[in-house]
Formats: sequence, structure tokens, C-alpha cells
Amino acid sequence: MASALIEPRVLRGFRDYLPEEMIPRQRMINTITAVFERHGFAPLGTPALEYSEVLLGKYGADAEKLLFRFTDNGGRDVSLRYDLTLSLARVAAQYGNLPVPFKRYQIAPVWRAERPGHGRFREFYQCDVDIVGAAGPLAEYECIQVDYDVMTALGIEKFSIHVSNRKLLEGLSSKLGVSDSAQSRAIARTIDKLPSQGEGAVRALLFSDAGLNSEQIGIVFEYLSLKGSNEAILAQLREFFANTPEAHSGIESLEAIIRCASAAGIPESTIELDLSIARGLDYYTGTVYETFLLDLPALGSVMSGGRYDGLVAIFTGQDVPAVGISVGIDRLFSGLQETGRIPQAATVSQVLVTVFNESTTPQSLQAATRLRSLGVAAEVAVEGGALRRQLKYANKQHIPFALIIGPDEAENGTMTLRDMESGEQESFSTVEAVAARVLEQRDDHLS
RNA sequence: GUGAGUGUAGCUCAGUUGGUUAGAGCAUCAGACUGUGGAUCUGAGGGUCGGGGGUUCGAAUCCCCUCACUCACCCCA
Repeated sequence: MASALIEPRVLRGFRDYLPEEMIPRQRMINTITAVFERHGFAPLGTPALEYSEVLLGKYGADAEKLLFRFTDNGGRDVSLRYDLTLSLARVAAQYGNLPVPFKRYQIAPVWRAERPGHGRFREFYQCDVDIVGAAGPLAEYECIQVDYDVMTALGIEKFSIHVSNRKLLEGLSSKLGVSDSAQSRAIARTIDKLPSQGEGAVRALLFSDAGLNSEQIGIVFEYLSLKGSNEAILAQLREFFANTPEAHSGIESLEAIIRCASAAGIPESTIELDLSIARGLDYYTGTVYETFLLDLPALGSVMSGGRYDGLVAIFTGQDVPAVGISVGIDRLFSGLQETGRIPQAATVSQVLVTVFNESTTPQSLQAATRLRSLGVAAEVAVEGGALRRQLKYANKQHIPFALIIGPDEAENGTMTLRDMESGEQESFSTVEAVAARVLEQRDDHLS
């Protein structure tokens, strides 16, 4: 008796990445990883599952509802990680012998029990770099430098890094006479919507959601209307917050960041002080960043982060300075696809080594092995069959070359290399010559 | 979590006021074609019409429930 068939399916909000998508995605990640390591960030791995108490209590009440939380077979209360930052804070608190500052990167999936929507999933990747243990603006500037270098390495020219500081919002709350932290957060969340929803909507929300009166709303918009060059905005901020000490360290930090970036030669137009940037998560305490592609502003931020000095303290009781920035890999990937910057790649193979019959199989296998040792990705036509069939496979997979070794070639010690794009064939007597030909073609494509 | 919309082959979709055995294109596989892919022709496989219940002589079609997906809120990456 056959048992009931199992329907192949994945959970809501989860997905497979088929090779066609995974190949260019993996290449993008490799490029990003190389930038991280060039800045001295080292890889860190942490478990997907953590004790719930490690993850609870620092994201804010809304986020807690989004944890995948359950009891494991041993009766432990556990949750899938919601982001990578809290696990990093746990590591920083747990190991006493880490270097200071501790610089790590981590590219790994996180889970949120959210309702999936356009471009939103319950399992998605985060790609973070963080510096734990460095309090000064140099660490904050380094995140901007990494941001700039990642964008540049990916071939993106038109982007803008928007920078603000949570301390300014604290100063704003103080100036408004708001002391309730929930209300302060509501104000910040509402301000964050200015670019997407516009002034009218934000005014209405400040009244209905954040509970501000019209005089207070006037002050908020006085703050948000500070515009001009970065220098001009800083000057206006100093004046606006002259009697609000809570905001002063934020202004100083922004000044220092701008100075460092300018000294490092990052174009001034790339960094933009943007007072509407607030970031959603509650744990940010200082500088915050968001990065936008100028060609696709509606895509939203593709790289963002900030300073979160209080996070390690939930484990140790002591504040430890920390700052980081995170690449929104999926969003960035879809943005690059839209602007045509992702080359199509259906295969990783450069050569399909065909197999004619049993007597020529040894020659095919030897050629493939030699090609690989010469750095060529060589795939053997493992299914065999008619040569027509094998070439059809190479064509469909967009493998650029097919190496043909049949009885004729075996007899006179040659092999035939077919360029699948042009259909031209060339005879070679050594595998080294074949490899040179294939690698030359690849270099042409890259340049 | 709230509201609206859509579910028919792997994909995109037809399917008449409810009527016999649910179709097409693309894709897949085989053959024409055991030393050469993309083209053409011929043929084949592939469907519990999302699932369950109801109305009816009869349901892909009408009704109810449910699940999934899409869009807008909420929130965010």
C-alpha cells in the first residue's frame, strides 16, 4: 500500500532561493563580506535559537509579539532570534576575553512572526557590522565609511547616506515638555514617516497618535524645517537647541562625523543630515543612519543602523558603547535587479565536459579533473546520452563552453572546445590550452 | 491584528444563463535526429478545478466555512 503523498510546500512567509536567484545573491554577499573584512571586521556565528529571556524586553512591546516563541522538548522557553544585534550584545556580555573594541560581522537569517507582504518575509537575512566598546565618533564614522565602501563595491554610484541622532529627538521632547517615554517614541515614529506620508499626514498623526497640541506641533515642524547644507543645519540646530542640553552631545557627534567623512574624502553630497530619520527600534541611543538609492527612493532604506550604548547593560548592568550598520540584502538585491545591475547567471559551470561513450569516458573525466585544478569550473555530463542531449543541457543552463571528446579526438589525442554562444569550435591538444581559452573569455566578460 | 480582492496543469490564463470525458499557449519528456544546442513537425505525460460542507437530476460555475496568496492599513528589513 502506498502511503499518502506529501504535498511539497514551505511555511507562510518562508521561501526557497533557487540557483538562478542564489548565484547572483551569493556573489553580492561575497562582495559585501570582502568589504567588511578589509575594514578588520571578523565573522561571528551565534545560534538561531536563544532563551526567550535573552531576547525579550529590549525590542519594545510591539516587537515582542513578533517573536517565534515556543517551549522546546526539554521544557525550555526559547525563541528564534529576531535580529542579530541582541545576540551580539549577549556575546559581548558573556565572554570576558574579547578584544576591545570588538569588531564583528554576521550574515545570517532572522525570524519574525509578522504578516508577510510585498518584500516582507518571516525568515530573512540580516547582514550586520558592529563595533562594541568604542564610544567616540570615529566608530560612528567608520560605519559610514563601510556603508560608502559597500555601495561603491557593488557598483552603485547614486546613493545618499542620511544621518541623524536620537539625542536630538530627546532634546525635542524636552523642548515640547514631553517626559513620558511612550509619548516620545510615538513622536519619533511619526516623524520617521515624513518622507513617505508627507507633512499633512504627519501633522494629523502628531495630534491623534502622539497627543500633541497645535503649539507643540508647530515646534516639531520648526525642527523638521531646518534645511540647507550640513554646515547650515548644524548651525541652526545649535541655535534651536541653545537651551536644551539633552541635545548637545548629539549635535557634537554629528559635527565630528561630518568632519571625519570630509577628511576621508567621502563626497559631501553623499552624506546628508536628515532630521526626520528616527529608526523604529527602541534600543538606539545616538547616531542613526539610513541609506537610499537615488534612482529608487521608494524602495526605502537599503542600509541602516546606529548607536545603541545601552544594550549590553541588560546583561551586565553596565553601559557598553556599541554602534553598527546593517545591509538590507534582500531589498538591495531587488533594487539592483530593478536597475539592471545584477548579471544573469543560471549556472556556476564554465565548461560542460561531454561524455561520448564508455571507452572515451576516462579521457573526459581526466580532462575535467585537470580543468578544475587549473581553476576552471568544469561539469561532467553525468547523464550521458546523445551528444545532442548534452549540448541541449549546456545551452539551457547557459554554460559558456562544451568540451567534446569523442572517438575521433581520443584517437588523435585532441579535444574540441565549442563556444556555446557563437557555435564556433576549436581543436586543442592540451587541457592547459583549453583552460587558458576559457579563462580568457571569462576575463573578457568581466571587463 | 483590521479591511478588500483573487484561487483552474510547473508558469500565464480560457472555460457561455449550472449541462456529457475541464481546454490553450509556454515549459517538460519522447520521436523525426546514436558526432553537435537554440528552429520546425509529430506525439506523450501532467488536474481530488485550493480544501471541506451545502443547494441541485447535475457544480470549476450558486451558498456557507476554512486555508493560501495579493493589495491597502499597522509595523518594519
